Amino acid sequence: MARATTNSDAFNAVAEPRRRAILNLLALEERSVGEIVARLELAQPSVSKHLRVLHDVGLVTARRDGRTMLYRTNAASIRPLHEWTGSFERLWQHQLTRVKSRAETATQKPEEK
Amino acid sequence: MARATTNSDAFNAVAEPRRRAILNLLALEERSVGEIVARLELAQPSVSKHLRVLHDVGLVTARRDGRTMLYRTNAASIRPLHEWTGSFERLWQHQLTRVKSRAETATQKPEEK
DNA sequence: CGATTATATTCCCATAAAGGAATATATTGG
DNA sequence: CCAATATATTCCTTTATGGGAATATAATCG
Repeated sequence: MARATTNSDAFNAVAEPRRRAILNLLALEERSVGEIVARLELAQPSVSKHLRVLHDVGLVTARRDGRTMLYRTNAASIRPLHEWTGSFERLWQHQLTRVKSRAETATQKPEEK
Repeated sequence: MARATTNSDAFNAVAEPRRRAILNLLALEERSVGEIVARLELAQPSVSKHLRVLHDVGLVTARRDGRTMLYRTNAASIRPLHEWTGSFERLWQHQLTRVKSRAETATQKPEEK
């Protein structure tokens, strides 16, 4: 079996750095495809393809205005990712404090190798 | 160019659902490869390969104990993902309240179609 | 309607994935 | 050192990229 498709879910879709760049760019305001192309310096077909993936998994919304298409990040669909990563938050805090206290102990007694 | 490699960064590594399952399992305690195989009902070579990817990007730590290898989630390396997704948090809150108030308005004036 | 602008899709290519099976490597006990 | 246990790696196959170039589709203007 090959890898899961990029439009199978949000985790796969955001694995691609340019798609994250697009989401960042479209977070605060709607943008046309042309604007994205100009800002991110990507080829137009490339941007359209990435937008397709993002749209398929619901990470962006699309709206037509005349001949331009306006895209915008659908932040709500990023929430599950935030929640999953957040489930590890307590742990990294514990792990960091443990490292920290170990470091402090080492500072207090540097001779204890 | 093809897709980025799964061991190029954490975003790519966690795109695979079984790797997320492994991270969940190893979050609270160290586990041997055999335990992971048993718990997740995956083939042993498959687990070893996934662990390799996770280890390459720093998402798990490894430690040998006799003939078994003990792996553990390195929560700190998940933090960047949490921070990136968190940068959209304000937005989805705004978007949700906007949807909510729109729904309330609709409830107040259902005749205004 | 025809030309133009804005996007989307298709085709081709090189690369990387993930599973399964088989095999290699490492470590321990005797 | 040899057998057994625990993991890791390799080989093979199928599938899905993502970029570039070319082309198709959609919508506006005159």
